[in-house]
Amino acid sequence: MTVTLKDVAVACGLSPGTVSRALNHHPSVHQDTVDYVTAMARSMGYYPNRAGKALSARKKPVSIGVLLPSVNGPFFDDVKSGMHKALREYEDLGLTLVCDEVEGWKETDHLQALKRLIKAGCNAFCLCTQPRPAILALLEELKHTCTYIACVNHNLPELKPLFFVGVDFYKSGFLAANLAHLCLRDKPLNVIIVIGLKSLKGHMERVRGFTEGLRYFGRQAHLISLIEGEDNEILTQTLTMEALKAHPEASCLYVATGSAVSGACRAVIALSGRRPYFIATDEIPSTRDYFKEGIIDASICQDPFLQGYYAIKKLYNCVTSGDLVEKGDLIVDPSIRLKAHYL
Amino acid sequence: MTVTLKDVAVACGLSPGTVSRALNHHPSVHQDTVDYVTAMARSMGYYPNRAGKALSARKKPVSIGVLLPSVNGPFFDDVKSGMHKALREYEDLGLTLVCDEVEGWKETDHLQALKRLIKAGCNAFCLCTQPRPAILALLEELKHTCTYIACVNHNLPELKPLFFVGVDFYKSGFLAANLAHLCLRDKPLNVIIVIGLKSLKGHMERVRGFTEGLRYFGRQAHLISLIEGEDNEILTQTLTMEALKAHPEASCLYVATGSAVSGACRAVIALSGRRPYFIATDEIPSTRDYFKEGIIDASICQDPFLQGYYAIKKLYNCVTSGDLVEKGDLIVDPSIRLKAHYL
DNA sequence: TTGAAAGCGCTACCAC
DNA sequence: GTGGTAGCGCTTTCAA
Repeated sequence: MTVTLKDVAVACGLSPGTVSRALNHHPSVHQDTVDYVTAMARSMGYYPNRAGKALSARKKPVSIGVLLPSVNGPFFDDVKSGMHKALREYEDLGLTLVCDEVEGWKETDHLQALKRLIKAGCNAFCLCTQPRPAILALLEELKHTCTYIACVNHNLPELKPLFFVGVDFYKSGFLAANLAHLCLRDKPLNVIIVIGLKSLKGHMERVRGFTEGLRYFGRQAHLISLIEGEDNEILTQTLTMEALKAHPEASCLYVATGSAVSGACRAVIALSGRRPYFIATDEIPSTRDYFKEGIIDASICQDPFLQGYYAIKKLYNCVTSGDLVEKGDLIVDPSIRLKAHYL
Repeated sequence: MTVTLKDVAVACGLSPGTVSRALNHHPSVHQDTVDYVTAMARSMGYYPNRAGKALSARKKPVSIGVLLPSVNGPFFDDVKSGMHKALREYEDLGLTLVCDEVEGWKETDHLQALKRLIKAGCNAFCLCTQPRPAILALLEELKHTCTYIACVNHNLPELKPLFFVGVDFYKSGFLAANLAHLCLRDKPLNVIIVIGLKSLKGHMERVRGFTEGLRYFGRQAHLISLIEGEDNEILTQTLTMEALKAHPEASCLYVATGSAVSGACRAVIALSGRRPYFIATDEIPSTRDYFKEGIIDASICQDPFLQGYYAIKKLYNCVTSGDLVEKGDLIVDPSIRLKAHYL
């Protein structure tokens, strides 16, 4: 039989109530008691029972505040679905989600959303945002009252969050290089790279991973151009078309940003000549269509569903178990998807 | 506030005990009561609280019997790890695992293991076995007393289990074909396929998916030979070597069975000539080494960890929630892994 | 600062 | 066939 709170209480010669308070950092417990109880609990191998906890805490649920740049961004729909799956699994254990969704990455928007979440009285936070000064400052302040702050999809290393769940962007680019190397083993590797915003760290990390990857695999690649589409479909299409037209020797098109994929696809379609190998990034509904049409050859994906799912679950576990476990980051492997996945 | 058992009891004018029994298929309840309570519960949107259930049922835990052909089979180590992760997550909610591990696929071994599990008094089963007559017969009998029988990794369609968690072997082969098509776009596709046992359905399904996939992608492929290594490393190596030696025109080696990978790798190493594209299946420790050495170019994997994890979780949810949800099969997508995944 | 007791949702046991 | 009651592990009042 597992050891319960009562067992610890008996062993300590204290009441269950006191032990509970000691273990949950309640202010009104003598420090000596806290130390004694903590040591005893650890030595007895005590681990709180989530069922009991959830049941008794039914009036004070775990409410996690979520900030996502998901408005009009289909990529984050999958993150949201994963979060809602976690919610379904844990709602009868007292989990609540407060989702604040924002369009794009504008600092002021994110700042306001964050303030709304704090005002809503969340006791944990799961964020996808950018490391802008004002945001970091607000979060640093928040950290004094709430230690349960996690990052999903995009990390904030400067903040040192409780944990980060997401993909290694560098590795994602490296994998793209590996694939390009395989597919063009005996052919020249003349590459056009398309991204969204150079100011977003993740995007540039992919580019770095890609170029270093090609070097690792011993390829003399020629980077024709690095196109910045500014998350604008028309602009992306135009620039990509120009590059493709000016460089018929291009053998590989690597689109390192999910939001730039459809623009690049339109460019390829418009130029109905011989097509370069097309390696995309991420997977949104339109990606699937371009796959079926044979425009995209492969896409380097990152399972946004699982990211949302794991982030919420880990956070819930941290809050309920007094973060004994579940700390470290969770870096999910990038995965390759081909047309066959959509048949 | 969510609706509780007590609410339903009040609405029905019955005691909570009776409602509980009615909802849990206890024998000693009048059928009219069962119908009435069930209808009322449904109309009120009642959904049992797992915390309460787990707490009260602490002496009668959910014990899931697991049968895996995992002895000396590193592939199933990952399945096991996933199952143990699920166990850790749910053990304080009353989950217990009884694992019976077997070496290989011999009918008598599996039969005995199954009998041991039944004798152990498990109230749910998670099985990875083959559709042999005696096994199916025993399971059909078991079905009368226990409806919670699920299959993991290998399905038993004849049994109609509660659900199946695993990969679509056909799709796995199809994906391999997609990759071969991409990597050898402008080159002849002369293929040698290596498998373990022709008698294992999953293995042949991969071969079928591969050949039909090539046809789908419009490739005139030439199948040089289909080698059956009989899960024997030496034999696999020998036969593969002979085939490679006799056919220098071979441009692609597809090993459609995890257990045949290392034998095929040794064959390629022994013949230090120009290497064909090497597409492997699954991922075990030795696979990683051959990747690093540059023998294997790609592997079509199936995330055994997640399979074990999901299978146990689904089964637990079915048992505790009276299988309201969580029924349907869970078919995980095959994934492509390259060298970059291991750096 | 600590103890005692009630109650979260559910099931099992014992009466009836 | 059904009702009452106790108790699972934990937190949280209210008293002391």
